[in-house]
Amino acid sequence: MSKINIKYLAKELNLSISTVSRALRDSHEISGETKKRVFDLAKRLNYQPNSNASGLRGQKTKMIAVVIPDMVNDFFSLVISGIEKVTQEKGYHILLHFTHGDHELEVSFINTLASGRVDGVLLSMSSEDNDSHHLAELNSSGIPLVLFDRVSECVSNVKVTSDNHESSVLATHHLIEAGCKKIAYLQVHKNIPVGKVRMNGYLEALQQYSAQKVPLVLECTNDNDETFELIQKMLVAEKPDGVFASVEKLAVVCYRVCEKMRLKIPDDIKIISFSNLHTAALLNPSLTTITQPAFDIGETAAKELFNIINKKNRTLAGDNNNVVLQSRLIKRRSTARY
Amino acid sequence: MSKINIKYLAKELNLSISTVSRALRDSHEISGETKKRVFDLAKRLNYQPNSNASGLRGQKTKMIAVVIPDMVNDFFSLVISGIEKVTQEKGYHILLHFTHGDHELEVSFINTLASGRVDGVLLSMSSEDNDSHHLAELNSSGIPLVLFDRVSECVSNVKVTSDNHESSVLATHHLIEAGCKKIAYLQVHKNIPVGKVRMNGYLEALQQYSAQKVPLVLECTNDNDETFELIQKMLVAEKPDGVFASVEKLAVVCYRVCEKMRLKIPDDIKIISFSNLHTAALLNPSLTTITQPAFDIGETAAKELFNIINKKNRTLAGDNNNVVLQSRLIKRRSTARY
DNA sequence: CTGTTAGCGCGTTCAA
DNA sequence: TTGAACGCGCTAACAG
Repeated sequence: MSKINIKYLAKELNLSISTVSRALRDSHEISGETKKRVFDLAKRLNYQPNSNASGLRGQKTKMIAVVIPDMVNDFFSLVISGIEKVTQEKGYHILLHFTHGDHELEVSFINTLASGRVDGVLLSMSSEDNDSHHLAELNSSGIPLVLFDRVSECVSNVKVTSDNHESSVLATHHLIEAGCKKIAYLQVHKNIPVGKVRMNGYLEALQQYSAQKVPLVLECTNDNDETFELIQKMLVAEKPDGVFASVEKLAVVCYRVCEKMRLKIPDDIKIISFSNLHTAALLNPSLTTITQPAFDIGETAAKELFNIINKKNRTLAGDNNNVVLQSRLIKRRSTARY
Repeated sequence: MSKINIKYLAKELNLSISTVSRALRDSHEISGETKKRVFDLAKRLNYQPNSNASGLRGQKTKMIAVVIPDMVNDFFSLVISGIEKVTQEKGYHILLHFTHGDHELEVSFINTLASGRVDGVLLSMSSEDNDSHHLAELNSSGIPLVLFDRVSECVSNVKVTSDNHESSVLATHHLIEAGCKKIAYLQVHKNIPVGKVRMNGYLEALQQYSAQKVPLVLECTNDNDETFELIQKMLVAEKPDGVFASVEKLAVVCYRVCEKMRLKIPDDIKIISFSNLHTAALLNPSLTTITQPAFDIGETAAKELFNIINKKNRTLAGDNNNVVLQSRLIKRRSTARY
């Protein structure tokens, strides 16, 4: 730890501590001459203010906490990139924490934050059906909180999400428009809440736009080999001409199954899938994807948070405090692009 | 910011501030009776110690900084996951910062850290050929530093890397063993240092194991469409039977070119590529990949850092302070796995 | 324009 | 076993 602090600078310059402090903050009540002497020495000695001290004094840490489940797919990487763009501009730093989907860990970390370690919190909840008592406590401590992606309706904070229901309707509709008569839905492991929302979109679109009377929902598992078998059996038995994968992992497995069964995409069967920007680029270009605006979600959530921190009026969130961003439908890419 | 501090607890319990402080730290000079009263109230009021205050007092922040270029591919996501595993265990937090490949940003942020904002720093440098004056200064401030992935030889800190040279030899050798007589190397944009190291491995393997006299190196660009054209021209003109892509992006483009040219993989042409665990799973299974141990790099680097922070003997780094982890060669995956 | 003083919350002397 | 007092480095109120 560097020993170069204001006291040291003051002694070197034969000035008082407060004069140096004011000079460094470019106060108008310090002469240009003195300011210059202080700045020069500070620069020469590479003086850096102690953030713990100024944080303690001024109740500002220039840090926000980002609490997410994990980074096993690139959704959250993109979100963080979006957040970082904003924090960079504001001169803030990111305190990163993973909950690994563990509600207890989330509670414990959120509680820690209530002590003023950060100026604000961005949270994607570990699970959506659990209690939000800890969030109420964070709120009562006065630290701004914005939720994103995995949110809870039990709490009145600003929430930034993408419209999974609408996107699913869109995706299903796209397959119907492309001529699919029998569309299967690949459901991710059932206790992931977003899976239900997306399935409802699929069901609604079928009712509204398709002649297909019975929905065809396949419950997949976390085991890829098992899922491979399940999908293969389903394709053989049901012979759908369209598949809607609720997460990209399932689309990839489905793609491999088609490969094995010598099914041509998109001639024999059409596949559409939720995906993220980076990984979507790696999928076979014949797969149409619904891409969540992950970067935008991060950027928007961070901006909303800073609006609250700086006590500006909230610009994007309406009365219900919800900002809903639209997903993007990316149709077949050209051969050259990927 | 929560108003529940030691002073408040002391008043509530009719104890002095220092008694409460000692009780909370489980000091042996406090009676069990008093401790229990303090603990109970602290728990009931959800007391959380102020990290700025204890940081200022004790020169310990329970935070480490992670400084990386960005998260545009999932290499660094995996690294961070590895780091987080260790910080979680140690009860530490991660302060995340992106340099976006900008050396000035790196210098400025490293300087900031010298003031004691964190207990240690993990750094992957923005560029490897630049000066490392700022690192010397960080070292002299006494804050532990461990470099990983993109390191500088100019500095004597512990470094954790994977062996790109050896991996490239391995990858090239794999193609040769598989019967390739003419192997092309797809070089990433030239001023990315790792590209040179990998190319040297390719060149060395050719000399050592192959009858191929002239290396076939294609300089690619950052523009995907342009690269697509370049690869196509090369494949038409040179007709290689093997391709070694220095980064996975190039492998994907090459794969698309082969698709367009109706070249069968691996019958007509074999492709091997550097890749990362997550994205490798999405690539066509007929691509063999060399996978960097990203998670391990993060985990190892973090462990080394904590060894220094806790002043233990360093276990992994030898005399030259280098820890080199091996990449993994992942051959053709079964159809079912991905 | 500059200096003196107080206090942010905590942990650790020293004193009782 | 407990309490009073000091200082970590910084900023702001008050004085001159």
